[in-house]
Amino acid sequence: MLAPDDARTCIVFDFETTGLSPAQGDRSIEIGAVRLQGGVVVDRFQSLMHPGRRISSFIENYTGISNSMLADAEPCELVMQRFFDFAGDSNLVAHNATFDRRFLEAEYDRIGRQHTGGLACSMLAARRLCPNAPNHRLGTLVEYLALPNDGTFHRALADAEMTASLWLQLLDVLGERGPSNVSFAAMVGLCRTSKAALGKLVERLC
DNA sequence: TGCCAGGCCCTCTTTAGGGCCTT
Repeated sequence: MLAPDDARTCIVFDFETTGLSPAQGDRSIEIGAVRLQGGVVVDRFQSLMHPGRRISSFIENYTGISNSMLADAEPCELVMQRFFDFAGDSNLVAHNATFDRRFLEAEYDRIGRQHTGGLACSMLAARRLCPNAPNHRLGTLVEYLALPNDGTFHRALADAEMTASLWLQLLDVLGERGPSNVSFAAMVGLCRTSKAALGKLVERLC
């Protein structure tokens, strides 16, 4: 079954990890996700996962996830199988998606799975649609666009919720200047379109 | 002990280099 090509119907997800590179042995320690159906959050997924070793004090401080919190967590393989069952072949969205894609692919590889849906990046979309934002970090964009948040950052579900709000806001902004029903494929294409090629349309946004 | 990634974007570019962004 193919994923619906509606940018407002997708799964927005976020990983917390032991570091920056699965190729260097880093693993996931938490995944959070929200399922959007026509722009409405209809389901959520959140789970800590044990990476098989202790995490650094830097990551403990950065995420607020401690080694004691992970002590009783399920191993990555079990959590990622549950996430695979949750996500299926849905289109996915993440902030700086190349980072989350590397961890998703690495964790899926370990359990013999593969994501077959699309993947879009809210950061690249925001760079196109909000060129005047101070920067395009998730926290900055949440503040810049006055998006709802509870002050929690660097936890997977909280970041996924904020990324979902950002994604929908970007679609609203785009819809004000064009067709109201933006396809997921169009958003993927937007991320890949050079800034210059967007012309006056995007220059007026935000 | 000290360092570690990678894709995208911009520009003083394209035969390159450096900043951004993610943990």
